[in-house]
Amino acid sequence: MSTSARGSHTPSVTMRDVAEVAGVSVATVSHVVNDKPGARIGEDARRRVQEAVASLGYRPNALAKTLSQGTSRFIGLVADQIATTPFAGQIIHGAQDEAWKHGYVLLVANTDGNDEAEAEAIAMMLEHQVHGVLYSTWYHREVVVPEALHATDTVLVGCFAAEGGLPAVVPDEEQGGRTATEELLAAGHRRIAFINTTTPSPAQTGRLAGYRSALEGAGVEFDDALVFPASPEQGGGYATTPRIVASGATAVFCHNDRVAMGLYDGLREQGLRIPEDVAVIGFDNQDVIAAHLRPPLSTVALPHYELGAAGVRILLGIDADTGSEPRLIVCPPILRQSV
Amino acid sequence: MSTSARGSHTPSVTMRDVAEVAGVSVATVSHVVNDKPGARIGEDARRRVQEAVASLGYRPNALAKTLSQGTSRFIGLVADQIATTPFAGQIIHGAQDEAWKHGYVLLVANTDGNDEAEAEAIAMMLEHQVHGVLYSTWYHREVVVPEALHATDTVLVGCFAAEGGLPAVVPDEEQGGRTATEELLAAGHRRIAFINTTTPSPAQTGRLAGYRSALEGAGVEFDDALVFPASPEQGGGYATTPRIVASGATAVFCHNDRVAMGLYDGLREQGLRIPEDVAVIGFDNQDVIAAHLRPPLSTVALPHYELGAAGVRILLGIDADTGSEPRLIVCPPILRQSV
DNA sequence: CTGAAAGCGCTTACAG
DNA sequence: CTGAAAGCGCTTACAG
Repeated sequence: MSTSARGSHTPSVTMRDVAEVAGVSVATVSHVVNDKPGARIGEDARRRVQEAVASLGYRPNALAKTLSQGTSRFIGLVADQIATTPFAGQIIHGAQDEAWKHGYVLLVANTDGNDEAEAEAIAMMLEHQVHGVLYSTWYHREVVVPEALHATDTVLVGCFAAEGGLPAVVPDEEQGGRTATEELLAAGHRRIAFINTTTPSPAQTGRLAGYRSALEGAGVEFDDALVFPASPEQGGGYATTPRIVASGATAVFCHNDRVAMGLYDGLREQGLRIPEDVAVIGFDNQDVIAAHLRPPLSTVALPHYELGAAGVRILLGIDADTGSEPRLIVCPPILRQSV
Repeated sequence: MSTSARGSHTPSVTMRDVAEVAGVSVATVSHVVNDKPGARIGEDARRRVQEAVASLGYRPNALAKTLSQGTSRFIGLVADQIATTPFAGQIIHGAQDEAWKHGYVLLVANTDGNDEAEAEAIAMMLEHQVHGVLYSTWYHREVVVPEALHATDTVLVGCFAAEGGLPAVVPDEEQGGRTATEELLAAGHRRIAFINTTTPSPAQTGRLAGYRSALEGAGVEFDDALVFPASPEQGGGYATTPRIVASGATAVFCHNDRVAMGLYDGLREQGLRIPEDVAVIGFDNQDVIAAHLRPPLSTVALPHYELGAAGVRILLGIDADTGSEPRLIVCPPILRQSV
């Protein structure tokens, strides 16, 4: 009984076919297939329809349904970089799961930061009658929202608009910085260095603010000499090591996991052990790095999955949009063995 | 002039609206909008339509078009893990770019390896009349293809089916292993160790075969004592270091970058320098690791982007499907500084 | 409880 | 060169 011709070439069975086999009208088929609450359908007719559906292998055409209902089940996700970072995958994943949960489907487009590709992507989404779009960036920053997006509901994920006006959801950098520092404090450290990025960004200011606030909360005086600017790379962490060691810090909060990776190398060269001689905590939770360093790195996670999920919740009106301020998503600590 | 009400709530302008404004029929509008080759449209009518389109901001409804044409522009991508690995993002990226190039749009679904989610995902794709689906796994392995997939064209990406029958595209593990080994050979090494995974897989057998074939090609006798089984993790590489050193190997080919990462740690502890004392090459090109190790790791890349792109090319019939054997995608060497 | 009919926005022969 | 009309697969008042 195997009709093994490839599906797209097989004429598909329609509601009309089901109606004929079941001996009812298409309206009736529609009602039972969609289990419409208002509709009273006789037990008998209902059963015949169900049998016909099963025997014919009927599958509703979602596109036709959308057309006649005037309301689509698509959510668009336009991302500047699906590729370059492991993170973007998590955003997609979170958005997809949440969309799915509510009967929506994700349409994804990558723009590579190219304006033309972006315009095309948005046009394509609008032509597909998306319910709305998630505009996402892979690192937390300010963006200028493309004009075309004003033609549909849009929420910003991992970024925020200069002019405001659009709902946005971003990681809570300050809370993250505070959490990281508090972990160090809780382990008994008082002289805590902070290797901060030299790149101006919400991460730069937010994490620093969190660091200061945690210190203050613990009654430890902030010492400007303990914050070290460095490029947010392995090399930055490595290069900063001598000064860290000279500072007498017993613990260091690194702007991100790559910096921590460099610090590991530097510390090891000095014969210093982690965490016995100096404790270190990172930020980002870049899995491949953090989990595989020796010892495994304690860090604070960027909540990419949650960002994607929260984005669709706001888009669908499930979560209230937070007005002109972006909604902040907490960055949870991931404790391993470096503190 | 800003109609700033959100788009989805704004009744959209249809072809009929354009027709009215331009003073022509919808058929004419359709012809000019789609630039139909067969249709002779007067210069004047064409201009009026174009003006109306512009002034009304008309945007074709892709769903309606699909319905009436009976042919959709969707390609489904069902992945077992969008999230867990940085790699999956690249597959999506490659598939999306290639699909786009041919006027197709990507519908993505993540199954987390859950059969129920998978069935739902496939059903959803079929209901959306996808042209076909890409079924992808994040590491190279054999899969059993879900029954539902037989209802549409499908190509396997990064995996292959036991029963065969479905077109597949996978990384060329053997060529990759050969390439890695050849890099070491070219640097003058003769005593080359291979830390292979203990996990049975195409990667395990393929990379080993490539290693042997490169050795043979260089007239170096294969020495069983130089292949070390290890768990494909940082820990595996680290634990193997003493035996590597004892073997007198001057170069080592690691099953993957994480293993190389562990080997780095082990070598460093022994006071050995890379590549001066021992050269190392990895596999996978896990960017966060490979590019940030000290020294940066030479490796062989898994061609995820290409896998995704090749998958859609086969699906669309642009590339011929390779029959019962999977199409092999080359794994290119990425040279950094560890050889 | 069930069906006939109009409509969703487009395309496509077919006339003229 | 251009338009009237049927049709794509479904939904939804409205009758009965």
